[in-house]
Amino acid sequence: MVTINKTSSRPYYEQLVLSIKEDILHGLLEPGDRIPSVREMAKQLLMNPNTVSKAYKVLESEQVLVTVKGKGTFVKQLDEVPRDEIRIQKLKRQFKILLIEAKHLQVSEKEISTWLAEEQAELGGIQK
Amino acid sequence: MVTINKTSSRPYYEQLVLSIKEDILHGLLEPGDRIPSVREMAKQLLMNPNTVSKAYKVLESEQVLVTVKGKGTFVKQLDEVPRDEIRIQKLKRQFKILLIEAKHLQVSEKEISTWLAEEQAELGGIQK
Amino acid sequence: MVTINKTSSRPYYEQLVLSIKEDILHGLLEPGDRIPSVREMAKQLLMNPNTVSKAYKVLESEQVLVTVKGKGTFVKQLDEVPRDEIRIQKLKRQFKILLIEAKHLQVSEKEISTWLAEEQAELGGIQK
Amino acid sequence: MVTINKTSSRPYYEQLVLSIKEDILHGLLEPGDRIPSVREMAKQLLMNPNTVSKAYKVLESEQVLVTVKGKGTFVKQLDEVPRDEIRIQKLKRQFKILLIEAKHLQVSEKEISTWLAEEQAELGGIQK
DNA sequence: GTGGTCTAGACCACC
DNA sequence: GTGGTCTAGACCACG
Repeated sequence: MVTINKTSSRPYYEQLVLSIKEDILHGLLEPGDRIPSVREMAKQLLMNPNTVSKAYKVLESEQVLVTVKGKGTFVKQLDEVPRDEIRIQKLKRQFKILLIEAKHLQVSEKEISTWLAEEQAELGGIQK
Repeated sequence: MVTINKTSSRPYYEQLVLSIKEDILHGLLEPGDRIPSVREMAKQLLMNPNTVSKAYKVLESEQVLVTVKGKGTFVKQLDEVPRDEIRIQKLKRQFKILLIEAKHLQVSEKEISTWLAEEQAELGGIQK
Repeated sequence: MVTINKTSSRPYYEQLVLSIKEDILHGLLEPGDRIPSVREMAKQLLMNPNTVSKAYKVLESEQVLVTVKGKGTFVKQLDEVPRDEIRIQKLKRQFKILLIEAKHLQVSEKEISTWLAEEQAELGGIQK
Repeated sequence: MVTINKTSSRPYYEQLVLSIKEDILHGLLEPGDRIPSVREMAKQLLMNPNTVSKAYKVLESEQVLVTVKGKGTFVKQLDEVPRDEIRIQKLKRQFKILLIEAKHLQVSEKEISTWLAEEQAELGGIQK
């Protein structure tokens, strides 16, 4: 399900991070599942194992994956971890920036609310 | 009103772009207003003129400012420009990414709606 | 009493080493006791015998266990062995590293003292 | 002040992370200070810039440094950030393991308390 | 087989 | 000049 857009300006490893997070929210990956090995994934996506490894490391530091040397990398339980208020503050700041952009692109409040509703519906997933 | 945070990891020129956009939404800058020249702005912000120039170029390319040779740089009327659907699609994609992050940070839909409402209120400005 | 957490990032063999050491301190294993054979232990823990074997080797090299050919593996008397000052120096270094981490995590001296007291109490065991 | 022991089994980048944290606690590095560039540091320590970069990234993710592209890497204010309870729990677990080792090395409670006092005194630094 | 570390060298964005 | 990304390839520890 994971795909990488090689023409995007977004770094490969970030794309991979996002893609995996999305798959988890969609339920394609569930807590405890093993994700493809660094080498497999690299082969599949035609990229360097180091780049895949970097993505996995980021996801580990964000408490999304756990990796066990010699065994592989696994999906963690999402909500077994306290909320990270630092990152939440950063996220909020990001939202603000997007709203500024939106206004300058003449996107109305209503449109944005609609987007949110759509995407919340599409994701949904894990949250109880 | 424009300020730059020298310790932010966000590039200076992007901060400046955002800051000007924000001032416009807040009504501190109005359509037709002349903004300081590159050199003035650079002096005022203790930045390299090249960096200010880059920010202005970005704002021109985004139809936020317009430069009249020999006269200066001016704020454009926001809605005198057709909606740029391509950039709107990109923006929508960005929103989606933020929502994915939010779910992984255990931020609820309700919280996000609250953020948006707050920030919409704070900005508000030009759009009715 | 020995258990292995298959989702920990700590190597299995190290977990086993620690677990046995802990059981000794708790008095669940006493000097002279025979511990299960490599094969038995492997079966019981659903692990590869090689991994169990590695753990036992480490414990032997650390003077915690002793293997008598044809008879089995036994728990040694803790203080019948001279203090290994080299390993003690390494341990001290480890403590220092943990303290550096603690300070950066804004854990106060007092908290650390409390932790130590708690854990000393929980272990206690052999030493008076 | 930073040094790397090339014969240690501890990865270079971890040694560097520790060394920088220690220098901060000792007050050799203060909030706002710029630390040597990736390339300078690499040259000075005779290691690859990627390895240095990795250390800096770790420190950034741990809120110890901030890095600004094109400008350099800077020491952050230590206590301007909420306590990371996840990492504190991990640290506590580490302390427990060290205590287990200590008992098996016949190190008494008293000795450990002395170590702590010594090292607390040596570090001290930032905490008010 | 798994992931982790390290080196070397290329190219890019920012200042 | 700064750091960031990516590739390629070597070597090690764990199971």
